[in-house]
Amino acid sequence: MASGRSHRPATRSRGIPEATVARLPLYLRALTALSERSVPTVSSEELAAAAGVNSAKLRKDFSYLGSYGTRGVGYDVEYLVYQISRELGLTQDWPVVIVGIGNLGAALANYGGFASRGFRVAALIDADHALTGRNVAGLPVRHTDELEDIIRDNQVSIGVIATPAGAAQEVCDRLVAAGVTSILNFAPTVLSVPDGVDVRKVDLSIELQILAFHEQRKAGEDLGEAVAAASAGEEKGGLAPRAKTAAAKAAAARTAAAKAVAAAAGKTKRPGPDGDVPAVMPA
Amino acid sequence: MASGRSHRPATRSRGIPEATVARLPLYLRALTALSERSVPTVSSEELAAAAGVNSAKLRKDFSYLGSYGTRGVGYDVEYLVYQISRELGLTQDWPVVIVGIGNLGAALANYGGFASRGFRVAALIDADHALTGRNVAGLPVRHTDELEDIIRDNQVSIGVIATPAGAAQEVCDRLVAAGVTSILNFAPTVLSVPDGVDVRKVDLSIELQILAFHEQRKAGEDLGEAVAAASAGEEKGGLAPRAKTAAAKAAAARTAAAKAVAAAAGKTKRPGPDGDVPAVMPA
DNA sequence: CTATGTGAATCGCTTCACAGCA
DNA sequence: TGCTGTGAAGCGATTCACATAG
Repeated sequence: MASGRSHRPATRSRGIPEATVARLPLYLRALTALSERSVPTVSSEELAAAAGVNSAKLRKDFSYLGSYGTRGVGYDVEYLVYQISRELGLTQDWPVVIVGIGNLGAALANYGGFASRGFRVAALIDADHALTGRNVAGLPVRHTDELEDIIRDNQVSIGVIATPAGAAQEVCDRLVAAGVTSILNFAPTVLSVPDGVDVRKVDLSIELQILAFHEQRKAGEDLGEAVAAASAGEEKGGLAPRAKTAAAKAAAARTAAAKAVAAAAGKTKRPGPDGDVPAVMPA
Repeated sequence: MASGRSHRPATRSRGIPEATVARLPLYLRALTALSERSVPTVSSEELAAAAGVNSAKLRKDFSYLGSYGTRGVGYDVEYLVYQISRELGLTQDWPVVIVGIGNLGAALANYGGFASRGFRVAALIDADHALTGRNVAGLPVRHTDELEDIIRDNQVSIGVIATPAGAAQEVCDRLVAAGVTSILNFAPTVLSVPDGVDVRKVDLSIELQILAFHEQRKAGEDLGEAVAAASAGEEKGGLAPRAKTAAAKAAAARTAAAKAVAAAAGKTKRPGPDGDVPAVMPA
């Protein structure tokens, strides 16, 4: 039943809001960069800019961790790096396994960002005997048969699934059964896991689809929208063929460029099944 | 200034909530699976389960698109597939470029999920002359010098950045200057883009860090928390060395297993700089 | 006088519960 | 009767604005 990113829906211990937790790594990265440049302190304003958020949010976020700043001055970079690292659990060493050593799995194995933040790739696992024994990113690929032993021997609690969609749930079940309680899922499937197991999902095609939605908004409305409007009014059952006109629309729209977009957004209507709905949000 | 996922903060045309947009691809995937099994209709309950959300949310989401269901019956699978596809802009063909053909870029180029949903990889681009000319996923890798020409010739409006962090902003600037208005960024950096350009970010190490946070919660509190509590009480400046004890904690905690987690969460306190903070949020 | 830390206002999303339609 | 569609309540996150501390 528990799946997706539902984090202990009822009993949130006392905690840091989930939205804040999701931003801590961002702050940490910005702080690490400052630290490397030997910058001693930052203001919330500067750090917020570096992390890509606004300063009020950043201050509120930090307030959940404690009062780590100095009024009139700012935050001590080194101190904050340590506090955030500790809060995120990065002062510890987390062994992870990557299951599914295809293109993506290999990319993950080679990804430097893991090792640099307390994550250690304990093993690479694949079901393909042609792969097992080979070296990827300096580690031997081991066979799925060994999965349970690997988890136990290395006391792995975090697993990364980079298998095809079809294999993901079974791999997930085995990981969980062997003791893994956090899963990062790259396979395009909804995983179901027991309570107490966290799943985070990274889905490349979903991200692109979200972009396409916004892109369509930018490009479409004032140009080729007759097409969409017409098909929207259709009776059920009449499925329109794929349009193939995006490039033309996009090109035309692109000429208008960035600034025009904001202006256009205001006078724009969405074609809906109900015909024309006036904009609800006044500018 | 505009960066991260801030989508037209003020002027939201009339629209579908962002949270809903982010779920549409999920529904679409579930529906596509049903369609392939020739299932004619689904109830909100069934579809919600397949997509990993609850049915109220799903119905509310669909209500933003229009009234596509039939009371007492459910939703017509084919019809809904089409409507969602159209809403997301997937009835069009979106040429994308991938910049940075390292491990990750290659993985993306090979990723089937792109092609299957209206996205066409128009070109692979890399700065490394050793790579250019080579074939990856059936496409020749082209040099960064050609970037602007490629964007224009193929009328590309969506770009994927899979370069090292250091190169990302410059690539981004060039993409935007050449006409790209949506960017999917895999590089661990905050990109700044002009208004009207959408950026979505996928950060592997951030996802892992979020998992680590929750993992630490599960494992830590009742076991080795003395360590964290002690160091939290320290004066500024005393940076504790990396702990390396995660595995031991995790192992011990894991024995207690999933069910214990929920129970433990209730009686747990966060160690803070101010010592002990009582739970602010009453259960 | 500057920049943090935080109550209070606001916003948007989720959930509830039921009216309305097939 | 069964399931959708949706006002209204609830809840968490963001933003505002200022008291507070250095």
